[in-house]
Amino acid sequence: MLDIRWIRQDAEAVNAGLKRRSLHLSVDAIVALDNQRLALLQEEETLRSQRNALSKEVGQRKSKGENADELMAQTKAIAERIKILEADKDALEVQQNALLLDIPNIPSMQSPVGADENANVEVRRWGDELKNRAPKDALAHWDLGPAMGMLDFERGVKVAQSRFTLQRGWGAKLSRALINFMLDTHEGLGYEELRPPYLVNADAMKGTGQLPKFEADMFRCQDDALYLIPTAEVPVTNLYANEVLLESQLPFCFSAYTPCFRREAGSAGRDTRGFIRQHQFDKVELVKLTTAEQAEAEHLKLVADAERILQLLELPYRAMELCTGDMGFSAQRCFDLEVWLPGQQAYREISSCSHFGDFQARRAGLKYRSEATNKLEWCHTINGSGLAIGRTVVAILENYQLPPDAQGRYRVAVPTVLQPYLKTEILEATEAVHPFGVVESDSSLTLLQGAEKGRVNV
RNA sequence: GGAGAGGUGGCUGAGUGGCUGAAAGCGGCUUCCUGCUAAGAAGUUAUGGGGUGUUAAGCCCCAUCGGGGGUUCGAAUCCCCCCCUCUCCGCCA
Repeated sequence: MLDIRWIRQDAEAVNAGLKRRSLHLSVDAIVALDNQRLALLQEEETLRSQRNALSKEVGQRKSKGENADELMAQTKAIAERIKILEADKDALEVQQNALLLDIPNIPSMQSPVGADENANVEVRRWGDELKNRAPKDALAHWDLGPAMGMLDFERGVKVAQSRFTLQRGWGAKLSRALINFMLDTHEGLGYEELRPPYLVNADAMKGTGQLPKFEADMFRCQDDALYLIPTAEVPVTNLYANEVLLESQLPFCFSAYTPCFRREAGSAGRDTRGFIRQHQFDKVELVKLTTAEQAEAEHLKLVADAERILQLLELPYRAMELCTGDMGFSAQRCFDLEVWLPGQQAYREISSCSHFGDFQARRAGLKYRSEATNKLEWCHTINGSGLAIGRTVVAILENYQLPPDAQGRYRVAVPTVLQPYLKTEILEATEAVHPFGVVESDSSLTLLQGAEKGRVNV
């Protein structure tokens, strides 16, 4: 949320900032509402002041045994006027707040100006020499994953709906290994590991900027006022909402693995194949709470920490600085990391690292006490994926695939850093313990029996 | 889910209708004193908003005692709803 006083004092600058996002948005209506609101506020406060003085006198007279009926009648009349003014003012506030919450953050002056992703700027590229590691006829992960018994698209859809995928065998273990590897690595880089709730309330969603504007992108519980988190950013950034931190404690650096749930409203038809755009996916998120002074350096460090994962996994990638028009709603500066996918001969986003300035902090009530002035200041918030697990699985399948063995079975090499986690150097296509490919409908009985046998009372 | 007890300032904790934006203690800050790894004295110390100042200090006003509504001339205090915490019971991995 932008500072209403800044908007009031320099609406032109705010409008210019919004224009850099290529948005047809202006805060003029907010300023107009604010003027009306302030006029009512002042009138109301004057009346309140009168009422307070009068009712105090009533008390004094009564304690002396004097009559105060006339004063009481006066005060009552004032109270009634206050009530009316207050209702008008509240209505204006509701309107103004609704508008204000829908205004995105103003991009940093450092961000390249542009309308869409075509104006993003490549700032770094790593691992070009590794781009040809995969065979020339490398399979895309949506073919390789099912062929190796790792990704089962049909059965994910069956038990949920489209864009839900079942991971099994090595496919499940690879994700688990990646989660552990990333969390371990980030711990070494100074992040405290968290396990936050996966459901959050509307306040938290508002704090990080998902609500009210992006309600349609969220999964919501029907009988409880709770939402499934679209990213660990939401619970983790809101952890200290409405608390006051000490400057000496900052920055706070957290890492958190969570599943993420997104309705992907408006993305119909995009990335419908494969494991790239799912309603549910795993992600290790990095979140920092910092002072204004620390923020830029901590942001760049966080980007480097996310890159470190790609480097350790030896996955070729490039770092893009997002232009003003391509940045998320709450961000003021953002870098995306894009991993190379040989199966598609393209770079695909695998991490997005944003600095939000005090935009989220204002919404969430994140403050710290400044050591220099002893006053309360807004925190700055920073976060980024470190990394998206599902897309890392995709990148490993596509980059590390090996030529089929003598029997024509597919194989995928294991990145060196993951070998201790997976306890193998090569992932081989496996016959699933339970039938994986086409199963005749009759044999569904077999499946059930298998499940029964393995059942344990926990 | 049922029953009971609670939610007050950075913390502990008083406060059942006006003199309480809030006692007291702790902590923090400032000054003074003491020649010592500490103690003492005095003062000061909530947040947000509005107004007035050079978008300084200061001053004035309004709001805030979990959240929202109500009663009243006047509410931390009375009433209603909700949220949260604790204890016991129930249920449950």
